[in-house]
Amino acid sequence: MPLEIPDVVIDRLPVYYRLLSRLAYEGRAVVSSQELGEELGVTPAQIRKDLSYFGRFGKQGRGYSVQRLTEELRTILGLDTRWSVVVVGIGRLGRAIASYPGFEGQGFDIVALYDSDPNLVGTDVEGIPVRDYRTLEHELRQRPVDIGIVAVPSEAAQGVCDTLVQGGVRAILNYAPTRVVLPQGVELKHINPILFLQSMTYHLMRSPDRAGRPADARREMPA
Amino acid sequence: MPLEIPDVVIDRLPVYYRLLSRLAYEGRAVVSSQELGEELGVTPAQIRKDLSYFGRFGKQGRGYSVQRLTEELRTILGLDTRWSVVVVGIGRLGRAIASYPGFEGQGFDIVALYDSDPNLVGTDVEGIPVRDYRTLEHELRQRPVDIGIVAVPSEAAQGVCDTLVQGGVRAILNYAPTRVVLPQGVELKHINPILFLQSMTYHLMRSPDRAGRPADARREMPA
DNA sequence: AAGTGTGAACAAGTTCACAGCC
DNA sequence: GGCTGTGAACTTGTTCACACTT
Repeated sequence: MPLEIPDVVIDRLPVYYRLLSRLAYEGRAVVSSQELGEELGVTPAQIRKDLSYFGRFGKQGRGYSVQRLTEELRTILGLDTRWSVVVVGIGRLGRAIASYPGFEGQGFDIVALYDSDPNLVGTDVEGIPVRDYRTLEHELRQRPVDIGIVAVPSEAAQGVCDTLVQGGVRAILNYAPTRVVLPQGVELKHINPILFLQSMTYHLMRSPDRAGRPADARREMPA
Repeated sequence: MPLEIPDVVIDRLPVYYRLLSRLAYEGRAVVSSQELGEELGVTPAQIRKDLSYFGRFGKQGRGYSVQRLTEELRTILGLDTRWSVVVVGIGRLGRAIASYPGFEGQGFDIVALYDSDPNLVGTDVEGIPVRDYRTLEHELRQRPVDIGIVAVPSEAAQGVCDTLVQGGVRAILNYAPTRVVLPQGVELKHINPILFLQSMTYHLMRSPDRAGRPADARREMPA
């Protein structure tokens, strides 16, 4: 387990894990890096190199045990533990997040929702009560939480994140369309669809046939 | 305008653009790469190099005209045009997307929503009617659309994307938690919070103090 | 004096290619 | 024979450092 594992490698592991889980579910016993690579559109060498940071999980001449590799990845990523999550900001987006069933299934327990709107406080989303944002800091001290999901307006995002960190949260997923600055060592990811759209329009501007036409010209599938 | 501009550069431009827009709004006339870098947590050299792919927008000894650079980026990214968008899948997430006011303000016009649930078809979200998914392909031929946002269950995602591409859509933002394969030349981005959470738990597993504690140890701010 | 634009140096990340094992 | 694991070669991306401009 070498000194420094590149962050890009870590970011790929969940993708491998998702595919492996599916293969396990489908009952596949063994799979080669070749096949994983084809399925994922990356080179087999990359998959082997990535996995080799963590151990030697394959068997020469055979490939990887799907079962075994799935479990290894689960351990590496910490998905054999359950993680507690709070969602702050229960507008339409926050509500969509809070009611997304995918979190529970992957080990993320949404333990509380917070909003500062008195009309929302006291209601619930899929059985999870919405609590008063002003009590967040206090309640984090009572019951430590691992991860915060932030879905508040831009202006409020930095303050909310500060409060979460103050309360011991060490990973934040920020849906607010603004950059937030946090202390070293707190994990932070941003989700902002506008930025994605804007980089896609760059390419649209430059691709052939500016104005989208029925286009029966279906080209070659990529790897 | 050299031969090949790295994709990572393109992906950073919207971030620069967002900051520049704010500075312009605040009435700033001039800004240096130094200051932009500090605000964004990247090196000034990177900003200068990135911009230099597209032209020479700065003035030595002064910096960049905020006004000018904002306009240049708007042109480069194609944000001086309006782009038409359809959202497919009007569950809770799709509804949150459809009602997000940020799109209109950035030049993205949501022109139609689609769902296959007969109970939803005929209703509307913020004044935009929900149409029958079965008519999508036909209606794309009548009225070409630039961008598709997909918020359907995993099983349906590939089919929906194929239909969009068939109908001439050349950029897709996929919220379904599954990989989708498209013809060369169609822009595709995935948004999947689970993958982000899973790479964050990797780091949480390894950071000091596993169990989140009040943590008054606020460390140094990063760049 | 200050700050850009950019080749050159450097760092990071990816792919190759093959020895070694099943 | 087939496929992993991995140094070495290569490619891509970042930062340095300075000539040049205002």
